[in-house]
Parts: sequence; structure tokens; C-alpha cells
Amino acid sequence: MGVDGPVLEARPTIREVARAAGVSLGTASNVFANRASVSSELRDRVKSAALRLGYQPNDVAASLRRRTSRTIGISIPDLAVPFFVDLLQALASAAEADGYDVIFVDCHEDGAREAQRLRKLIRRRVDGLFIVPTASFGQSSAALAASDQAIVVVDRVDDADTRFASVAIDNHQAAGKAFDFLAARGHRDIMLVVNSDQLWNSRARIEGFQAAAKRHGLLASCQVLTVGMTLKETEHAVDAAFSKRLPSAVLAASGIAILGALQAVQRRGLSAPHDVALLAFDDVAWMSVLRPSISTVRQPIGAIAREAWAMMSAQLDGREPPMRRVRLAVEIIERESTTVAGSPVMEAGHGA
Amino acid sequence: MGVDGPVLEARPTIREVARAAGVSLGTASNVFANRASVSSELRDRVKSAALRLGYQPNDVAASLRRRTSRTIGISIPDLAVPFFVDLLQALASAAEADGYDVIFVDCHEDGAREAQRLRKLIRRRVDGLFIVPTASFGQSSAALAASDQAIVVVDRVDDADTRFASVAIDNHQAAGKAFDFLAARGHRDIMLVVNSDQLWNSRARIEGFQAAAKRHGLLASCQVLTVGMTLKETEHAVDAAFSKRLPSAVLAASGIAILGALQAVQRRGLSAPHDVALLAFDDVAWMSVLRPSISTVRQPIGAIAREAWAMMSAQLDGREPPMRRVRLAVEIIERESTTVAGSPVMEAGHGA
DNA sequence: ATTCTTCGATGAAACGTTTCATGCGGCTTG
DNA sequence: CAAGCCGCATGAAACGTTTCATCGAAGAAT
Repeated sequence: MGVDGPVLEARPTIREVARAAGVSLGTASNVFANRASVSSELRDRVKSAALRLGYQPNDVAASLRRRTSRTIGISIPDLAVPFFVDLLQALASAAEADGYDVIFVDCHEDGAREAQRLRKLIRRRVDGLFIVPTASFGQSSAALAASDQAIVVVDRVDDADTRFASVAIDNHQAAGKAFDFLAARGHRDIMLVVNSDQLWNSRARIEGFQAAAKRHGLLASCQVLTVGMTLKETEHAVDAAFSKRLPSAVLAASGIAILGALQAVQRRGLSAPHDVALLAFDDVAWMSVLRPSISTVRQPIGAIAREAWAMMSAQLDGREPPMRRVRLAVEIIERESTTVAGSPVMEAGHGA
Repeated sequence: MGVDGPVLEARPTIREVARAAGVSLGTASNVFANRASVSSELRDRVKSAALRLGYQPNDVAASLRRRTSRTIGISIPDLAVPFFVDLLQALASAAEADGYDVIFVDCHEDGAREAQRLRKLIRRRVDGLFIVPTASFGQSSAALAASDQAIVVVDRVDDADTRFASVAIDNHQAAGKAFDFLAARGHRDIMLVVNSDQLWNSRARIEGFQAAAKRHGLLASCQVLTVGMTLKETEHAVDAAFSKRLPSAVLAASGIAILGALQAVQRRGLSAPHDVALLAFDDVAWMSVLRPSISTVRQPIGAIAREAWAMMSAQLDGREPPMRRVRLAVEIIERESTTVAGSPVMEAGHGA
């Protein structure tokens, strides 16, 4: 109830601003686009008129006419995973630094939802698409590959798929490096815990792990444990595996996997690294907060985003990208969970 | 290099689909909008033509003509805070359930960036705006309040600001409830750790805490510690406070605050809940993973999102919202960090 | 037979920009 | 002085939809 106050007039258009400033439509447009060659007098007149009227440019109309939205879409499998939050922030920053807006979608690891949201992004005419695929991306990717959309696949890449530009870590090598790291600390009985063997990057980690085991002559004593995507499933599966045989070290392929493993360790009254050493992929913030703090395979998120944006912006400009496929090296951050007694660890800071 | 394959024709428009199907423009439009009254024969012809041509509707053009983008914008202070990730997901789900798209921006707790991104969202003509303000929102809010944008302010609300519709927990009452909870467990010397006294919700928590202390006659023995926004600052400040006097319980007003407090406890060789009890706001996933698991003040995120969307959709429809201000009650989840010896705690699950 | 409805289909107009061909005055140049 | 050029400004056209007034045909009602 009550009076609504002065009737709110519709938003002013650039046309009304132009009229108020006594200039033509084109001139007003040139002012807001910061285009060359508008006399400073007219420029001021237009700007003050805009201010007076409370003009807000309409990007929808501009995008339509320009046939370019200056927007890129980012599809993320699951925002509840801190690693993807970090990755999203990095990709978004790279795009925003070049003046692009970002629209992102969270797929909740649901392939159908992913396909639908990607279609929606295309209907919105995003200029480019960063995709961190779900496990079922393969089923919806054909249409995308056939279109002329600028696309860069990030993180969960299928090395056999040459249709898309892609950037990720070298998962095979990273798993090998992690194995070497543990082996160098005397572990002979290492268990890899992985959430899914449907994801291409998980497969590469499994293969890298097994190749390294073979190289060290430890194929027999090392095992791969595939668990579900949830914390509970992971915990139970790891606990069950422990009851059959306790490995001397666990390599967890994800943040969920390491939490599950840690809970299983604690629930059995064991302690890390004394009874089992723990090493995890994905160096997210809380890895250094847990007790024991967790040693991690750190992915170079900044570099991933940089490379991904380089590929993207090449595609956007119609240039041939520098490379269509980049695989980066990882770095291992040692914390308490793998530290053998007597060699204290300097707490590694978590880079901003 | 190499041949580009068949020259990629531009994306087909609805006009070309209509021609290919031998129908008029309006008819084709009616088909895609699922509007009444198109004979099933024409409907089929249009759909198959669309499929054949690979037609993807252009939402930019539709938004322009419709003067409605069917999109809502969400501004979040900092995605690195898990609580805001949860809140974002909940708000986004509510909007998407009603057929709206979501564009969100991460402000990194930077007021200037917030103002700029909000302007950008308006230029994109989002239909509505959910805002979880930064501390400096007050400086840029005047223009928003003056516009006729549909806006709902969420979580960090200023109870004195009647310009915006808002929904949040009742922070004053929640802090009181938390105090009561600790007092009921025998604590007389309680310290509130809060990251900022610039945020309105923090202020309300401080006031609620102090009011409760007064009510219990414990105003003298209880203290409020204001620390920075970062983990390191928090840890140092708490550590310093502990060295002057060790409280029997700490109430942390945020996820960061509880981590800082926990680290300070551990670094001093103390243990919770034995030496200090810990209770935190924001029941995010890792609260139950830490050792000890942390008792929390759980905010009803689902209900917050529901109420927020109810307000939003009322504004979008031009209806008067059911209420312009909703304050919800919280629930306390008890875990190990407040459990007095001898009364074991059932581990509270973390609802999906 | 005539007039009314109803149903489906039509296509022009409009949404708010950007772009571009055009125009005009003044300055340089031969 | 004519011709050419340059710097600014102009406004029509176009971007790809949705919407709406209109129309024709086919039945229903008189």
C-alpha cells in the first residue's frame, strides 16, 4: 500500500541521451565506446546528459548488433570441490583481465545437466567456452566439436581426443612423480585411491601409477582402489581395504579421496604418517590445516589458466592457437603426512 | 595450416528455419516458444527444419525484444569461503528451478570491484539481483536503491537499512543461542572471535553475544576479539589473546575464525574440547572432518534461498513481496569440540 | 444465404545498440 | 583557385528475435 512515489520512467536509451545532449545517435554511441574522434565538447555534453538521465548502456542490444557478447562461459563439474573453485577463479580472472565477462555453470557431475547448460550458454552466444567435463561429456561432445564454437577443455582431458584444444597437467607423469616421491621414502606397499575410472584424467593417473610401480618392480605389492564420488563411500571402501592389508602409503587422487582415507585411518585408531603415509592430489587450502597436514601434488593452477586463456584468445581472434594441447608438470608439497620421523618439515605456505 | 574443411556458414536464424520449413516467421517463433495454436503438422516441419539446419535460438535477440533476460545476477563477496559457495548453489538452484539463468560475480571482498560488477550486471539487464554485500556496499548502494531493479540482499544484511528486501538469519538471536549453548555446558569465560566489525551481520553477532553475556551476568569475564579477514591474522590474534588469558570456550563467527582458533589451540599444545571448547558459525562440510570435529551454528541455507527467491519472484512479477524482511532461526549442531567428557556425541551427518 | 466466431497463420514493427556510407566545412597542396 | 584530403558529425540500416494487428477459411448460428 502507500503511494509508489514518482512514476518510474523506463530506462533511458542512448537515443534519448543523444537528443538531450543535442547530438546524433552515432556520436553518442562513439562516446560510450570511447571511439576516436569526438570533439571534447560534444563528448562532455553527452557524458553529462548520460549522468543526468542515469543512462545505463544496454549490453544486450550491443551484443546483438555487434554479434559478439564479450562473454565466455565456464562449465564446472562440481563447485563443492574446492579445487574447482580455485580453477574457476583462475580461469575467470584470466578472462576478465582481457575485458571479457564470465558466466559459469555448475553441473553437479551430471552429464545431462552439463549438456543442457552448455546448450544454454551457446544460445546466449558466449564467445568462448571453457569446459571441465563430467564423466559423460563424451556423449554430448559431438555437436560441440562440429560447431565452430571456440572451446578449450581444461583439467579433465582425454588425451586421445584431438577435436578440442586442451590444457591440463600431465597426469601420467604426475602420478609417476608421486609414486617416486613415496618410494624414495621407503614405501614399498602403496595404494592408489581414485574416485572414478570413468574420468580420463583418473585413468591417466592410474596408468601412471602402475607404470611407476612396474618401473620400481613393485607392481605386485601396489594396488589401485576405485571408490565412489562421495566421502562416505570413500571412507568405507578404504576401511575395507585396510582390513585386508594395511599399505604403508596411500596416494589419493582427489580431495575427497584423501579425506576418506584420513577418516578411515583415524577411525581405526591409526595415525599418519606413523602407520600410513598420506599423499594427495589437489593442493587446496585445508590440506595444510588438517592434522596431520597433508602432503600434496600441487597443480599449477595459475599456469593452467594462463595457457588456457592463451588458447582461448587465439581462437577468439581467429588466430591459430600456439598449441592445441598443453600438459604441465606438477610440484610436490611435502607436509607432515609423509614425513618420516626425525626429518621435520618446513610448513609450506599456501600461495595466494 | 591445412584446409579448413567446408566453409562454415554462419549460424542459421529463425528466419531461415521458417523459410526452410515453408512457414512464416511468426509461426516458427511460436513453435520454439511452445506457444499455443500451431498445427502439429507445421510444428513438425519447423522442428525438423531446425534440426536439419542445426538451429540454435539466439537468446540475446530474444532478450532484447522481450525486454527481459530471464536471468538473475548473484554477487558474492568471496568464493574462497565455502559457506558462500553453499549459499550460491542454493540461490542458483532456486532461480533455475523457475527457469531463470544465473550469472554470478565474485567480488573478492573488494567494494570497488563489487560496485563495478553490479553495474555490469545491470548493463546486461539481469531481471533481478541477489546481493551478499561486501563491507563497503553502503557506499555504492544509493544508486541501486534509487533504481527500480529487483534486489534482495542476503546474509550480510543491515537491519537498519529498509531500502532493500532482505533475508538472513537472526544474527543477534543466533549469537545469543550460541552463548546459551556454551553457558549451559558450564563455560563462564567465553571469547567471541569475529573477523570484522564493519559487516552488519558481524555487528549483530557481537551485540547478541554481549546481550547474552549480560543476561548471564558474565559480561566481565567474556570478551570480543576482532581479527582480520585472513587465516594467519586470526591465528596470531587468537594466540596473542590466549597468552594473556585462556578462555574456557571460543565462539568463532566464521569458518576462517574457527580455523585460526583451532590452529592457535594446536600450536600451543592444547587440545579441544579438553582445554578450550570450540563452537563455530557456518556449518560447512569440513567442520565434521576436522579433529576434533567442530560444533557449529548451522544456518538454514535452504530456507534462506527459498525465502530469498520468494521475495525475488514477487518483485519480478510486480507483486508486493510477502515480506520485505525475513530473519530465520539457526540450529546448533553438537560435535566433539564442545562435548564434555563422559557424554559422547553422535556424529551429526552433513545433510546433502 | 448471411453473419459471427474461431482457429491458425501471416508479416510488419519494434527492441537499443553499432556500423557505415555520406556529407560538410576548413585546411593543405599544386 | 581548384582539387584533394582530413576531421567530425550524421542518420539509415542491420542484428535476430517477439508481438500484435490482420486476414482467410471453415463452421456455427440465425
